[in-house]
Amino acid sequence: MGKFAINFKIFNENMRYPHAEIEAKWQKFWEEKGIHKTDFSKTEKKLYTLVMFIYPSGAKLHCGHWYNYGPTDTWARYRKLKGYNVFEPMGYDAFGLPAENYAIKTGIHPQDSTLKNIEDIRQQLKKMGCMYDWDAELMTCAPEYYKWNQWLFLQLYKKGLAYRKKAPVNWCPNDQTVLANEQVQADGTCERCGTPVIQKNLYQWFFKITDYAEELLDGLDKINWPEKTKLMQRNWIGKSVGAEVTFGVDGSDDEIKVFTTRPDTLFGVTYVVLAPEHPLVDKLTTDEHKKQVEEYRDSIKSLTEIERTSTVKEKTGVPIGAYAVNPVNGEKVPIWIADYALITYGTGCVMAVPGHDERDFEFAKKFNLPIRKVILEPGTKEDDELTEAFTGVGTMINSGEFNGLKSDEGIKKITEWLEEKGYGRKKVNYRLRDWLISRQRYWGTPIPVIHCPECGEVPVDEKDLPVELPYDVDFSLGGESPLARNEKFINVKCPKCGTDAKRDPDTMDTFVDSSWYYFRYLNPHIEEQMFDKERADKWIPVDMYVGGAEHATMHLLYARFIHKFIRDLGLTNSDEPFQTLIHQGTITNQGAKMSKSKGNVVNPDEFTVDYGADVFRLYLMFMGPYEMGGDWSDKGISGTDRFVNKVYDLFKRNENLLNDASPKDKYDVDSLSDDEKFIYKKTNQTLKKVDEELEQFHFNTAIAALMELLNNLKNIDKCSNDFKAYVLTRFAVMTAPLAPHLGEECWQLLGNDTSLFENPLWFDADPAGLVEDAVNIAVQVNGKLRSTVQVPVDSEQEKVKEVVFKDEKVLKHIDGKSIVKEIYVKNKIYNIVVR
RNA sequence: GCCGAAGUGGCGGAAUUGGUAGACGCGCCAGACUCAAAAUCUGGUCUGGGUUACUCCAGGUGCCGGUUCGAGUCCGGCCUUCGGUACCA
Repeated sequence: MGKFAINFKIFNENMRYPHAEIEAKWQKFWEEKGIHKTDFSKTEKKLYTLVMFIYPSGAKLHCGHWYNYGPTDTWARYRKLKGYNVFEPMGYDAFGLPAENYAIKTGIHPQDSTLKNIEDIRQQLKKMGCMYDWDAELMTCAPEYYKWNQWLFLQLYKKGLAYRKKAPVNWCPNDQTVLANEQVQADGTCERCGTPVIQKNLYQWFFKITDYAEELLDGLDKINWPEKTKLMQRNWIGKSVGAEVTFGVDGSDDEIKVFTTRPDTLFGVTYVVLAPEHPLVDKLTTDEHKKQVEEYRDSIKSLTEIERTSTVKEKTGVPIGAYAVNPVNGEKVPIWIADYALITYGTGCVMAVPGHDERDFEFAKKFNLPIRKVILEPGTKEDDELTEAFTGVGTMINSGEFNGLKSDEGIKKITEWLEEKGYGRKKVNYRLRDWLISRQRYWGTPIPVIHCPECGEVPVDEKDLPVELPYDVDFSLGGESPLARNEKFINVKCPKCGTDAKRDPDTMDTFVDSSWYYFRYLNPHIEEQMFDKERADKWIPVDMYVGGAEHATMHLLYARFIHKFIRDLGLTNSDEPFQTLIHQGTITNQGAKMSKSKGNVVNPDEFTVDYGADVFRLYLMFMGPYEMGGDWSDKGISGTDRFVNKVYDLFKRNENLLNDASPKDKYDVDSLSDDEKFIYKKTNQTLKKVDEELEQFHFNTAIAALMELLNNLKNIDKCSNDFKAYVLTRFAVMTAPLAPHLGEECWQLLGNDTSLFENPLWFDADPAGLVEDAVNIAVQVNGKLRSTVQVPVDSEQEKVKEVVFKDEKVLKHIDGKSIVKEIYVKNKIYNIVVR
């Protein structure tokens, strides 16, 4: 009996924070009261916070998701407490290849596995305790959603921005699907399965993103995105300004148009290169070169574009026997084909100037083609031999009437000359290519087009949307896609003429889904429009968008393009979708990205069960700067666990404090006891610090500041109850965005009968509480720290000097030396320079 | 190769942007409580050296130089790691 009593007492005095119970309690409270539902009619201080939606794979939520969602929710909650009307939705990027691959392997239908995964993931997400408005939940595989992908397609089609062409595309023999260039890895393998990618010619649907290239470039100046990401998009768009120049062909009427950024080097052209696939090659190749050309073309057929254009690979090529005529001097130069000329960029033809282009130089050296110097490098002589291409600005030589001009000036002059004579014109080229959206797969949005033997391409009428994805299909791998093999789906009558026709068998890239989903969240079940335009005009753009940097040149570029198109349809009044963008860092494990195949995925459940969602979320935030990520280790989690328990104990000890205490809004510092004065300053300094750090996604330092404050509350029990209440209410509010369940619980423990997130509240620091009345000043001699002295804040130099020159340690170091200079920085340092 | 970011204790990381390097946390060491352990609490913890005592001395932020009274922070040149990109004419 006695032993039991002792144990009971110990247990009571130091009770562990009952996280499971408290987290369940508040999640239930928030849900039942509908606290996270957004009132869209209140647009003052509206704040649309969005995190990239989740791909519902069987692997469920992992640490990376937590790292993405938890801290973002903390920021959203922080803004909510500051009085913003926050909208924070969550949904599912539900179409895609993995579900179909899973079906191929297990026979489980993609729809069934996806819906099941969504069920599970939704439950997991709810346990995180984020502020999601579940009324806004959406999934892209629902007909009510993908109907509007099809509608969007039709609008693009009408404007000529969706078109079909036969083009060399990346084909993954394993997945039996086309891959976008961005989805092929640097080594020429499939991003998803690692199989080497081959080339295949297919009719494909494209969205003409290139029409928006210039605007996509300009728009970058207007958005608050990481510079790094904007730079990546700029490079991806790859604008270059130059000229298109028309070369003649010797003994033929044909013309060869080349694009060059260096028209000033036209006199240095010693050969011309065509892409091996260029249509002119067949026409121009002389009989004696035919065999050689065919052999060369065969030799590069098996290479992917990535391999062909690899800089590491040595350049190859063969002459075709024909000659081009240089318009500036009438000179005949040989025509070659070489794999370094790309049919997909510019005109597919290159004028080669080995003297002033590194690639051409290398090629000319290898095949003994002439190298002619036409730009003189400053500080060199005309007859010095070129050992490498000179690509800088210099003086034009060997260039007829243009000799003596500076080469940058020459670019302008020669372009004008070409335009005058009709040999060329100024031209802007982009590296960006049109967006290939066709997928020869099942689990995606059907393309709403019918192919009729009589009428050709016939778009499906808008009133017949959605073209629903049939459930009964054979999705085993094979030559044709599952939809093409589905008789019921694929065979239709032509809507125009009634003839037997076929549906387009392809589905859309899932990046189409994600390029406008942020509009749909505002009212995901609206039937008569793509999205609620009235709400969108008030709530779009997304104010804060958080997601991985790996989407820099794909999703984030496509979404900007589609946004601008939607604007051009008159459906939105904004130019950009995402006003501010933040990338969370990557959490790796043993140096590698977490992935199922590597077997290094860390399951968050074991931590949330043992420690609770708040502790786990705090730990992820405390690990380091949010945008840096880092290698996973659970070593420090006991730190945030201890913190949470200490905070809970503190509030538990002061349960119902507000019943007999009425804290003031602020205190006159001079009226406080020493302990109170100290705590008052720390509290207000922390308010300021936490506010600044949370605003900037600096969660680690915000948490450190709160821990520091907690450490400084040792003597809180020596303070008056009113004062205590002042400190603890503020502590609870600062805790709430970081650890929302704990924050609410602490708030309630104090005796409040409201919820913090139901009645948001944030405290600003009292400026008077920020001021220290004494500061420590570092005293240096010749820049080395020798002592510190305490002086009143903002002391003038003379006052400090008096103290400094009484300091023994300082005197010791200046003894017998002459003082050259004294530097005083108020409240910081006093440096004495001696010799 | 080119573009970008980063290198700070045993570990994760701070440092008001040129002004006391190592906040906060983990780990470790010592002590308290306990029959004991766990939990908790208190103190210590950059390295080397000196002292009865420390308000002592020297060195120290990837490497080599420089600017400055003063450099983790700025400049020049390297090295390493991680991302992006791959002949774009």
